[in-house]
Amino acid sequence: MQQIRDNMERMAKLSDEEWAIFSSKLIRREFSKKMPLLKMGQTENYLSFIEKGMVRYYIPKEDNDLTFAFVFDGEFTSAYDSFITRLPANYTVEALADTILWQISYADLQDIYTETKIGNTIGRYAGEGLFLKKSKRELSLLNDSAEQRYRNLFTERPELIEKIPQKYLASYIGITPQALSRIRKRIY
Amino acid sequence: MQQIRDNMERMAKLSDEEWAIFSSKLIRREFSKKMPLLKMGQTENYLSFIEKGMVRYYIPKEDNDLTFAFVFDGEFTSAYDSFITRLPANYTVEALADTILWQISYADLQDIYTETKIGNTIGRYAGEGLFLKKSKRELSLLNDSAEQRYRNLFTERPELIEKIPQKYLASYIGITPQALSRIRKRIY
DNA sequence: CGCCGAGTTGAACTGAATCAAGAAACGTGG
DNA sequence: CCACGTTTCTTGATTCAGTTCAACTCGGCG
Repeated sequence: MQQIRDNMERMAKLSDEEWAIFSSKLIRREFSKKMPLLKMGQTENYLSFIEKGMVRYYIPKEDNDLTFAFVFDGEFTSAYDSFITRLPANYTVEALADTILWQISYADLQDIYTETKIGNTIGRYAGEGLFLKKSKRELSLLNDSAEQRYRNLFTERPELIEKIPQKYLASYIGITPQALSRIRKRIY
Repeated sequence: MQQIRDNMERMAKLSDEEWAIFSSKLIRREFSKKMPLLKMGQTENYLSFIEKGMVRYYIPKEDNDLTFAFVFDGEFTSAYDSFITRLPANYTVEALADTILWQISYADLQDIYTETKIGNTIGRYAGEGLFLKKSKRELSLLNDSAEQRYRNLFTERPELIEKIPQKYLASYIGITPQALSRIRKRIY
């Protein structure tokens, strides 16, 4: 759990009491490979820290589903839009490998927001961080070619290219698996 | 300024003192049409509320620049990634019409964050709201055709189609002005 | 050993980009 | 308030990146 505290303290320093309040709410859960953390249509009830494993976000489709995000160990995962709005998610989140999470429920987190100032500070940093990620991606999708986006993965998130099946990467980049295969052929 | 308070109170209720603290920091500024609020390469120093007017975000390009966001009166505007990270913005923000802003500086906002709990709460809501917007847009860019994205503007933000030159809308949708012209022709 | 999903390769097709030219709308100065 | 020049919008012809459909290969797992 020290890992979680470290991660949060990259945003804001926590006193021992604040950490005690927060960590007392965390529940450990395990998911084996391919198990859903949240199915489309369900409302997200947890903000979760990934101790081990990795996770994929996707909109299920008849043939090839639309994968739009990956999260690895050492980071928080949640269908955060659903979590915030209390509306059903229109996508599914599943484990890409055996995964261990520490989860805090929506209700418990709200308590922390009302009880402590630091809760809101951390919540603010988290929101800001997510906003930054999505902003970069927006510009990449508007600005870069598919090939450029694939090249960017190499420099920015090489772990993706090693660990994630190509068909999911293709979807993340915004193209078909066939097109990605051809881009790879062209590059090397 | 009541407009600003109302806008913030859609997120969290403010006491009169809290509002007094916040509003005492606000500075009124005017920009005439086509004037930049922030030029690419500058670091954003303000979070601004638009009393009147509208604003466009774009990456300047040789021929056709890449427009990726619009903000209207009654909302906050800022090169928020630059504002948060204190790094230079890689895009320009300019007035699309004569525009009146109420601005709070980075330093003043940090003071409010440290002094008041409500500051962080509002900051958290703001970050969450921005995240939601960008998330929707990400899925739209990956999922929808250009024509579908144009149709969505009609239902979701009809004011854009009335007030914004087509070439900016085209860029926002992710296509060239010529392609948008052909889509419009096809639809009607 | 055989099967099945993932990846590769080919061929035909398509939506959008690009290049180019003309028409319409816009604003600025006289 | 009109006239001119500039920008925006439209339309056409060509090119290109990526899709779709289809067949084949490869590697892992039951």
